Amino acid sequence: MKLEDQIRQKKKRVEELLEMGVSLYGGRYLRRDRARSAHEDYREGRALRVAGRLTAYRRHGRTAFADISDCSGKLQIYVRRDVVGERPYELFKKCDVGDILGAEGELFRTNTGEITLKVNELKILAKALRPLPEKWHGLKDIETRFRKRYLDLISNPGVKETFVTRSRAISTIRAFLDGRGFLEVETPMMQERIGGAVAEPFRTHHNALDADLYLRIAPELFLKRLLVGGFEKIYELNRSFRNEGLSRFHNPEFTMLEVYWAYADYTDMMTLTEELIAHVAMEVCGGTGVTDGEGRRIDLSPPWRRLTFEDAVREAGGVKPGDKMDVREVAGCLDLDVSGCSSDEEVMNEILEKAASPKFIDPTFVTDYPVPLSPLARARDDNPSLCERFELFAGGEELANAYSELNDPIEQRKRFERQLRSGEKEGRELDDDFVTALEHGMPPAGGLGIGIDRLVMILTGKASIREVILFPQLRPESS
RNA sequence: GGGCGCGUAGCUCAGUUGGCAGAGCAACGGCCUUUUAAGCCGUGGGUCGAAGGUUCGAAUCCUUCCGCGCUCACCA
Repeated sequence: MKLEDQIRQKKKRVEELLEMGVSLYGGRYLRRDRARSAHEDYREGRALRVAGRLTAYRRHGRTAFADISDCSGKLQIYVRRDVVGERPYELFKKCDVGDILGAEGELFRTNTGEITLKVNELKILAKALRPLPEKWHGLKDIETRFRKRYLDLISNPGVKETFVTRSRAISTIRAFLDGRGFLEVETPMMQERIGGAVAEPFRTHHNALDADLYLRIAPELFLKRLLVGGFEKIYELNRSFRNEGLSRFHNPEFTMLEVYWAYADYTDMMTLTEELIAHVAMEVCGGTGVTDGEGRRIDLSPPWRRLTFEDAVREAGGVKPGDKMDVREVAGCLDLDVSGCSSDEEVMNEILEKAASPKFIDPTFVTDYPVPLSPLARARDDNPSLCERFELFAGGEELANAYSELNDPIEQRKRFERQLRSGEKEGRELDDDFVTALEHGMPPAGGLGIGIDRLVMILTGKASIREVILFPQLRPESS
């Protein structure tokens, strides 16, 4: 039957119910019990008052079984005409799968032993006008699952669990950092100048100020201003926005954790990262062994493998330590197109990202990045061409990035200028205000960024970032 | 933006070599007092993503477009 006709039929039923004087969109319902409590605390004859969605309906003439589902689980209800009375039973016969009901009654066990609520009072709390997806196969169409996530949540078991895990992971991260004396702060998402990363921003406009603004691509430069201001242990866990391609690892708005710790350095951030992620895994997965979206086992128990940027490139290219390495030759052997790279460092970064990192399944720290690839990181004292930085890879993807923060304003200005000279993007300008802040003195500090969506992918074993974002970005629906 | 794949009833899916548009669930009517994807009898429901083309005849072959997915490119 055409959808419009089904809706018309349901609306007709609504008219019939209204004529019976029944309220179909009730207000407050004094729910006393959750469905799960019937199973956790079963006593024959125990009185219960539950509410939820009708998810299955089996009628047998003058009696009917139905399943009522709430956030805790489902409970079978049993409605008899000789118990509830003729009129209420007629009313129940006009209910459909999908309706939200309140039910009151006593528990008993059926012949097959299922704990069931024998109903003596029923109330319709919301009448559904549209059919739910098929009950057995659920909702499979990927586009519909994302565009109408509420249907996905109703019909596909496991989806809700994924997002519960996401929420628990995030609250565990906050509790962990709070417990270590870090303070959560909020910095602007709308910024006059972009910085803290190299990425294409979204642009917007403030009418009253007549000012063009950008949605932030990273909170970094504002968090460092707070280090200047005297906050010593801070974090921000919120959205950033990048106007770039979508993929199973990229959503235009994504959630990032950034942590700044004064008087610490990148090695402290390494330890912090290990402890934080292992702790979150223990809390939400019950252990440090997880399986990623491709079915590969990942062992998150510290300590994690550490190797330098150069060694990672050597490993990918099969060049022994100590041997001389021609990076363009290595790239050629690996079939990488590096014609767009203007320096050896960029070639090496290409090798790392394309050839080396996909093999880092268990968490792996890559350290000592070249300075030109790291404009905000402090250089090593023993080798000024490398900096005190690491990236963390797991499941073959970048998960975190951290460094000892550059707090030398003169050097920072030089790095910005070099970055601007090297072409980069249109519309970039030097963030003078940030350099001014550094000129007032920023304590040495370790800084860390973790991609929360990707972390949740690993914790929940999902292959696509869209499975861990409730409403992922899709092309706007054309009418 | 390029390459590959997919798009059939509200949902999940069949559809043979180009030859009447199908099933289950859902819906509607009826029967049924312990069902578990309840069962039984009956009814209705289609712009086969859209447009064009080839053909006596197109869901099926071709072209273009739209949407989605994968992938490449882009992308600290």
